[in-house]
Amino acid sequence: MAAAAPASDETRLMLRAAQLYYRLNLTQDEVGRRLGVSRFKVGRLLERALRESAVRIEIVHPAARLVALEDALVERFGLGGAVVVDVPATGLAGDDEPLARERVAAAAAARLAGLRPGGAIGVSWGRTMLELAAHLRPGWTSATEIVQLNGAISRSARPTRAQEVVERFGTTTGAGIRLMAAPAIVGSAELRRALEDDAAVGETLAAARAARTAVFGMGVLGADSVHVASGYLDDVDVAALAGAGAVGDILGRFLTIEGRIALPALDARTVGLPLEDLRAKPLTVGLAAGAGRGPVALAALRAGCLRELVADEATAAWVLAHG
Amino acid sequence: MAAAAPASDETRLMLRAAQLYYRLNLTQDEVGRRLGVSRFKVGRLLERALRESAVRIEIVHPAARLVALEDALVERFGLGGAVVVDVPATGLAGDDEPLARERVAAAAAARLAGLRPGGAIGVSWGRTMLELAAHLRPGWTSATEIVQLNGAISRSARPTRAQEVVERFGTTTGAGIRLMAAPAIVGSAELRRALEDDAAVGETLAAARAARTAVFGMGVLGADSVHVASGYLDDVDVAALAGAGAVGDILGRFLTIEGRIALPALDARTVGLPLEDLRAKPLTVGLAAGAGRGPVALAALRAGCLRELVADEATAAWVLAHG
DNA sequence: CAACATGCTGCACATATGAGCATTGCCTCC
DNA sequence: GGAGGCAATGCTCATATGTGCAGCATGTTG
Repeated sequence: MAAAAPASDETRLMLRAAQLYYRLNLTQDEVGRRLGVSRFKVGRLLERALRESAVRIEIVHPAARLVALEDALVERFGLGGAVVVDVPATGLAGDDEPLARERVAAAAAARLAGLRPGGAIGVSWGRTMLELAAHLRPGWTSATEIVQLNGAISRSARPTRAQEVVERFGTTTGAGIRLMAAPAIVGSAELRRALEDDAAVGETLAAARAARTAVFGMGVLGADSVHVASGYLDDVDVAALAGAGAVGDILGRFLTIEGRIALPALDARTVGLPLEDLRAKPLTVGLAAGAGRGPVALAALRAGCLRELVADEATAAWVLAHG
Repeated sequence: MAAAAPASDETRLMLRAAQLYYRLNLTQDEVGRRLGVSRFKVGRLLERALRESAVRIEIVHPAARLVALEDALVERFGLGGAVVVDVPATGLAGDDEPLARERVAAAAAARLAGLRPGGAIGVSWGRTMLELAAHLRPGWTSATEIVQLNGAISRSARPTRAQEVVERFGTTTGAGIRLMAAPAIVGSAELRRALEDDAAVGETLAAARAARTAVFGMGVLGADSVHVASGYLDDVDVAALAGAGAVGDILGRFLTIEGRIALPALDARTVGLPLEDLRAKPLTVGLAAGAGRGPVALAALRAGCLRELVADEATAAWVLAHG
């Protein structure tokens, strides 16, 4: 009797059908005619080919992995949307961060233009937000007011340029602006309360609470943190935060990787929109750019503070790997 | 201004659509709903993805390359069908030929059973044909008569076993048999004519001419040729054939790679069905197994003597590369 | 500024495909 | 030899997809 064929007739028929259907783009009916079988059989052969992975369909576009990360983020964390950008390596060690910020900021500007949030928009400050502000195109949306979400008056030699962020948002939309005339973090909870009772700060805070949209960056806890550089945090605070498991901040509020306030005592000294108010907003857009932002992005996601995330590929991959 | 995005929004949309459609198997309508575009646009995005090769569909089954070779042979040479088998390497140098013969013979037996030729079937002889005969299953078709197509009486110590081939064809189909009682090649054209005028040979030849189906193997010109081993050809003949560019034979008739009779004088001494009668048959099945069969297979194809080809992968690839 | 070219969109309609089901033929186990 | 699965086939009908075309927006040129 005949030796067992390496590939049965049925399998060959399947492969031939796959060739005709997928390569030559014949209809199942035409394939059937040419192979002398019914179109139903062709359909079943193709189904089998797919099931047995004799035919592989893959998406090979270089940007596909980014899109896959976006989808995974949206799926995993129930987001409204996510944008993941790739950052061409500069080749210079450790110098990819400015480029990542630039890419993420540009993508965020485009995303915001697509979302076209109306009414009042709350914004934070920081390097990434400054870059975002620089990428906004005039008329990108028709917001009525831009509100600073957290305290920003620098007390160090190095200014935060927080005001520039708000101004640029305002000039590109034709909206009025509202600054938060207070430091990001003050010496005591009592002082914070006193500031918030002051009309200038209090009214901005109320407006921040009322804004339906918030846009903010994420900071890492470390030597190059803007809060350290701006003099809001001293070595004792940083050590305490590190001890409490803080990984970074949003709106000046430091979170553990679980998404909880790391040091409630410090949080009580922080001027600006509280996390629960941020969580309540229908649209919150967070930007995470640069190595090391993974943990704080994950914290913000777990805290429920993000509806939209714009991040570089490394950050997105880290979040998905660890979240 | 925003830096040129690495992938435009439209491209991302395309990739997202491709992901949803090809990976998650959503319908175009569902993809459209989820992406906020019409199903028509989804269709066009997918079309573009295919056109720009952002999505690659490949047939990865190990036997797919064989099927591709078959299709290419059919296409290139206008065949009715082709079967290409793969031959697992034995690991023993130079010893793959018996295995190749076995595989090709088994495949040819299956193919013949699929074709179910009726009426009279003409057959040649040789090692591959003997193997084929051994693989025929009883009742594989309902032929009425099996006719030997060319002379086969051995004049050397080593028998050709040509009769076994015809007998096995006969017993598996219940058909009567008709042998050609003559040597394959005789000393002169006159003797050949005289033999053909003899009733025994002449009637078989007439039957061979009348048969609608012919099945034959292909021989290579060389030291291990059956014609040399069987004593039909001497060194002078072999040298003359080589000088005339002969690459091998079908039905004892030697061809150049262009598919023409290599030595008309020798052909006139060859007893059996002439090539033009073979060419005229509606169904001709040729078997080519083993290294070095490429040239003669190509010659037979160019001679117009093949409607169906059964070959091993190496032979098929050689033919396609050189034809 | 009009007039035209161009490309993108969504529609109606024709075609292609998939799902469920009845039928067939085949094999097994009495 | 016959009854009962069991897988494979082809059918009908609902759904999904492709095609040609008209409408609309945008940009371009005289």
